Amino acid sequence: MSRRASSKNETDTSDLDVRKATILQAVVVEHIDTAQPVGSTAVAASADLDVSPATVRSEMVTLEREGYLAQPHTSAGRVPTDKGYRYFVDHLKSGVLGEAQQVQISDFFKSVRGEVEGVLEQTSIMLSQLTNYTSVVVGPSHSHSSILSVQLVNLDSRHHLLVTVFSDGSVTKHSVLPTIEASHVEVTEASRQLNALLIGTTLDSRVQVPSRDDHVAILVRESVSVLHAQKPTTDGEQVFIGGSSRVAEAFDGVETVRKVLSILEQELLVVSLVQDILDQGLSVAIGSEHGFEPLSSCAVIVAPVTIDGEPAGAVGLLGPTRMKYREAMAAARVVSEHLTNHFANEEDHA
Amino acid sequence: MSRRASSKNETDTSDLDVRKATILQAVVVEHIDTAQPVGSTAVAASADLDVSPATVRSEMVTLEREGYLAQPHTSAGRVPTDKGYRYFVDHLKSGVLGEAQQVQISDFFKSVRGEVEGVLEQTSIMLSQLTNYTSVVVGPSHSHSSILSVQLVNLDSRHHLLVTVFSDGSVTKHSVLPTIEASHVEVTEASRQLNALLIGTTLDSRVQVPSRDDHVAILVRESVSVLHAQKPTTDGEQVFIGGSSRVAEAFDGVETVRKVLSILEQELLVVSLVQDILDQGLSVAIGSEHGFEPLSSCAVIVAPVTIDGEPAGAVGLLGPTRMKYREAMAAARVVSEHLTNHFANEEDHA
DNA sequence: GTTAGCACTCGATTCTACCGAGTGCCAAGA
DNA sequence: TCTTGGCACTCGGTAGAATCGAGTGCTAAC
Repeated sequence: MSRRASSKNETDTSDLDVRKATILQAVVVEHIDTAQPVGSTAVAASADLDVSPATVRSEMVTLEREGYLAQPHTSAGRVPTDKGYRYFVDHLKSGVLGEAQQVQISDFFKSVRGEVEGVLEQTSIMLSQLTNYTSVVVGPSHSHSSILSVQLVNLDSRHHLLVTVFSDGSVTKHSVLPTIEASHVEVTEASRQLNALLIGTTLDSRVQVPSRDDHVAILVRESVSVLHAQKPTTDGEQVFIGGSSRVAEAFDGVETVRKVLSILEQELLVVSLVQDILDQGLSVAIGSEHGFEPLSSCAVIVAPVTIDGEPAGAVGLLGPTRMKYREAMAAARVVSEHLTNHFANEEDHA
Repeated sequence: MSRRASSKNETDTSDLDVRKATILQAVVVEHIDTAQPVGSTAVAASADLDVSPATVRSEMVTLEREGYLAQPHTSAGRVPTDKGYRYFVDHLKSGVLGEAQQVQISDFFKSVRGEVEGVLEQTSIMLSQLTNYTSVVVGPSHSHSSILSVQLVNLDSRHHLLVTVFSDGSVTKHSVLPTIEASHVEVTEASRQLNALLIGTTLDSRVQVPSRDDHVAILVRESVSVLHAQKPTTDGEQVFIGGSSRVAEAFDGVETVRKVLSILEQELLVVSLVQDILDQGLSVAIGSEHGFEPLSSCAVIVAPVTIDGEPAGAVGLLGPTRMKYREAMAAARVVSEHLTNHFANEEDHA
């Protein structure tokens, strides 16, 4: 069972009676399938409540008044609203993935190997192929992991490279362009001191830099300051987006497609969006629930990935509000679990 | 003046007479502007050849017969063919960028700093904002630069990370999972030996690995093999694509948009496409000239970037065949020059 | 070679009619 | 009170006809 919105839906525990719920569900299912407004006759036929279309109709009037359904225009069928989808999703029995897909995912994680980045990128591609939706895979932020090793390498006498290895296996590099010209020996010594200084610390830690004025000390100081100067916006978050071309299929209207694509280009935005949704304790954000206007015709499914029980990224799927929630949610959940396992097993190697 | 196709157009030096050329150009310009078929009257009015529409018409018949123009249907105006665009581009006086844009580019390169990757990514975003087309920036392949430093770091006793720094400032990391369990001291020693072994070599070089059977030797062997196992497909090429959302504006027809986007997702494909075009000595590939069916409604503009006179990547722009060649080519050229300078100046720091 | 004149083509636009899916309402039945 | 069949009504979508007009190709005269 999926998590529920905490605040919004609390006020609205007005659980619909069984029949209304069935009707709503029928409308949602049908509309997801056909992308067309759904009429009373179709509902009466599909759902196995033995009532006439007329009855369905009068119920639909109520559902519309309560905000679960909407009519594109008089004399058209009904279409679910965001609220309608929300009810549907909240009452969705957690779906089970098809046999074939289960296997596909397992096979993928059996065969995948290599660096975290590679795995995450591959995963995002796989997930999008699996679901036909655009996928988002957010990797762990390494801002809290400690430094395992630092090395200052000189490219030329004025231009050095500071390579840092973190305990989570990530590596960063930073240019260091000191004001002074350092000899090879001095660089090596600075590198040694940096190691002594930084190993075991995190980027948040304050370290005691030498205040002397010799070349080595200057190198050390400048290196540390470059390393610590990481903007909180960058934060080492990594995000991989798979199947952005799916956006073109999922939405009609060039303008919508353009808007969504241009959001996806701004990776920081995507990360914070996913993070927001997770923070709200949701697993799906429908329409305007995430309060992000340009994506108001989208639904975003997220599932957290953990390492040692700590949140360490997430996988997500982005589609139209009329997406196939059951399958997509199941896929996201299963993949996130596999990913969590994958990382846990790597640890186990120890 | 732009470069010309070498083989194709050699056979076809049938330079159009002045009037035909003028008419062709007028059609191209107008169609680029309006996206509509262009009629004889419009041409007669726009181009400053003092002839009647009737004359233009009879010329257009010839141009059509010779394959420069096409008619969507009888009684519509003419539309340029790929060949028509090709002629237009080949006879385009190299455009000059607007003042504002010149400034924008200069400012960008004045303020940009940091790692190569960052610069290239930023550049791709800037270029796409500048032109309103999707941009492609291909970074230098580091497969031929030599190794400056190697370091083996152990994450845990069974899981090591091999971090390699290359002379061009790029850094790679590789997981090394040896069959044996090595002590901290052994890892350090292996790291030392790897440095001695690899510094100054390139990835193509063959190195003499120790054949002994102790832990250190095994670590060294496995590290070298992991490092050298880079698939030629990956090759360390890096590509940055900016403004993929522009695709949605540039093409009509969902299917086209989807196709183009899905090509852009396959970065290796993009790199080889750009490379192909450069290898052909072209600066623009129009329609099917690049022999790549899914992009047959696109034009691709490329401009090489060099370091020390050696090819080191390229910048590109992708748009519809009816793109604003003059401006876009100028932008690509100017940006590629700036980029070339940017890298040259970094060297100068030495 | 150029051009005015003219008949012709054919996509795009507009208008009309009309079909039909679907509604809301009501009155009769359970 | 709830359900349901009946019925008038709405209104988007489609099909067809009429029309418009941009643009052509051709021809005959300059």
